[in-house]
Amino acid sequence: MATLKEVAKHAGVSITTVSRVMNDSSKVNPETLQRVRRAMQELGYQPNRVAQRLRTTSGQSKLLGLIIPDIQNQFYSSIVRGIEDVAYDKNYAVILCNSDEDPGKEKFYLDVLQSESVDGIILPPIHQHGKVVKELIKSGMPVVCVDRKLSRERVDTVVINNEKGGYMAVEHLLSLGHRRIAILTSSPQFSSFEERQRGYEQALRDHGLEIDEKLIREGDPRSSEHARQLANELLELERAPSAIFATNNLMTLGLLEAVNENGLKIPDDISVIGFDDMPWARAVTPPLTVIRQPGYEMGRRAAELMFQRIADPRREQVQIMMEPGIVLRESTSRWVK
Amino acid sequence: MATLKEVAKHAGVSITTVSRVMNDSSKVNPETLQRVRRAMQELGYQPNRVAQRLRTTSGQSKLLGLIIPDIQNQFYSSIVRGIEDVAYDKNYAVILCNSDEDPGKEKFYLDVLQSESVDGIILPPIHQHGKVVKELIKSGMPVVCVDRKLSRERVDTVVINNEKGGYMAVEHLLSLGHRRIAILTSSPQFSSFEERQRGYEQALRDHGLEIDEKLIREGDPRSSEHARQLANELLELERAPSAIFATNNLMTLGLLEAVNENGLKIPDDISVIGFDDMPWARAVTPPLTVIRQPGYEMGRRAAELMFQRIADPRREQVQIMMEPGIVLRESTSRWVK
DNA sequence: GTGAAAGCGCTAACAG
DNA sequence: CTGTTAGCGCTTTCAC
Repeated sequence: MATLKEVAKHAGVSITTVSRVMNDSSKVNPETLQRVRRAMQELGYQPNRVAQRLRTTSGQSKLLGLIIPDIQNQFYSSIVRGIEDVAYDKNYAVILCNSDEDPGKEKFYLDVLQSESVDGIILPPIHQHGKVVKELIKSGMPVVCVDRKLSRERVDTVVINNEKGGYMAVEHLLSLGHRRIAILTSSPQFSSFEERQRGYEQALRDHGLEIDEKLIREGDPRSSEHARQLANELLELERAPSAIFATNNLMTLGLLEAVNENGLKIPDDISVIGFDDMPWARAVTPPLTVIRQPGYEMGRRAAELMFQRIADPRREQVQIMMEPGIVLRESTSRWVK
Repeated sequence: MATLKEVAKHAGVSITTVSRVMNDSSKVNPETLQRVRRAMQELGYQPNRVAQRLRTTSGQSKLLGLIIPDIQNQFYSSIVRGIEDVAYDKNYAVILCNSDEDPGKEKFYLDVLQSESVDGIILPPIHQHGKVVKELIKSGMPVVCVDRKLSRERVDTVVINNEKGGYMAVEHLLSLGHRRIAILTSSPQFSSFEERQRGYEQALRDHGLEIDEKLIREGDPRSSEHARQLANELLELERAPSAIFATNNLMTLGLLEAVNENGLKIPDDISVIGFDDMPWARAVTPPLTVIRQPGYEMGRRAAELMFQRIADPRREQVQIMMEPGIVLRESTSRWVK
């Protein structure tokens, strides 16, 4: 690969001039500019991003770090895609890391990303009270939280209104006549699941129903298998639920399997509502009613916030809360006695 | 972040010694080693990967580049995950890029990755005759192809036996009594689809059937929507197929939608077989028969090849061909007259 | 408008 | 075994 030096020699100027051509070409004599540009062309010059990054203080590394629980979860791959598209427009590349909800891995990757001098880090924090991330923010690294909040911290954040999403799901089921509604949720350490469950409980209370702890099951949000087990337990209950609300896409998958296994028909025997409108949601039979969250758009927004922060590190933090939607399909189309 | 210099000062040694402690600690006096290690601890020292990379010739950047068509395709997210897991074990991070099957983007990212001095690049080439990638290999950059081959090029490669996969799918349908079998495939520029289609044709020929061009539809492999249209066309054919083989997961999704829309029941009215055993394949009703490809494992293998090549750049190229499997489920459970 | 020179944090000869 | 020194390729004062 050609270097600045070679280009300079080829164009008969100093490396400083070439560097200027790359950065603020306004300060260069038009003729010189021409000559340098041609030299770059001819040598197929590509600036060395590593050297650029080493030299520059910050905000110039053209690299973003991204730590997500698992890229195999389609919700996160939508977010990643949204981020990447915005990054591409700005000539940025993205380092992708999977934390598996393991704080150790999160810490490891946080260190790596700092050591790579990325311009900023986008992540759904594994723990809403996580100390490591909070310290990172204090250290001055631009951070944007997406999908999950960091409690009591001033940080740019993009989430959806999870509580409302949970509420909408349950309200819809109630309007259909359901009275025993179960929820497959996850640990309250994740702000998103805690909020969805809160919405579930609120909707029940608002309709004068009591919360039945037996109908609330917490599973590993990364495991459809675990959700399948929990769903099976629910279906075997003496007073089994007539509707089940699964709070993320993987749990929905496990739920569908359990329903299949038990030979139950949706929506005749049981109603099902999922979270996340995945591509397969309308290909299954019957098509699935879901709470939609705009993953791709959330990713885009998060990346935009990041670039704003990089451009102006002392600007006020912004919290974006997007609206969930409900997509009605046949899995909740019939009333159950 | 603490630097070498600070650690050196703190430990009362030269920076060289500290550097040695990081690299080949064998050459350092045990006592000095102790002292330096403690200094690192106390200052929370993290080596600056950017500086390391700038200085080092190659094979030390601890960064891998990855260019895939689209992370939102679950097959690719499995591959990515496999690669990332192996990389993590080796203390490597991964830069992820989406090409959208656009050679321009592929080229752009290839330049970025080179400019980032990554130790190697893993990718499914967009075009099996692609010049850019071939030149990259000649330039000495370690490259591993995964999922798709590069024709007539000596390069480490991990693929599955796509032709066999296509053959198995069709043979299974034939054994069920189907005689009009359609295929949803994609452009032959992608080695994988070309091969799957070849398997399809071979199986038909081996059973004395003629290839009917009307039953072969080429779509955009990234668009379930396009596949849905093509499937609709097939279903409206005067002599409609009694079975359809979709050659990747997104096309399968489009196919299922089309079948639903036409009010057809699987497997009574039509048999369906997909490619890729996605998590949702057994959650749909009826569960879907598919040709399985081990995406995660392919990713792992590709990463392993990469690390071998990085360790020994002149070693003989390896081509790994993995075996597809067929997962029989109800979508092809009944015979059709 | 342009160039010389310093230095980002590190590794790798080369001396001692 | 340890330290001195010279850069990797670039940006950024500071002169001219």
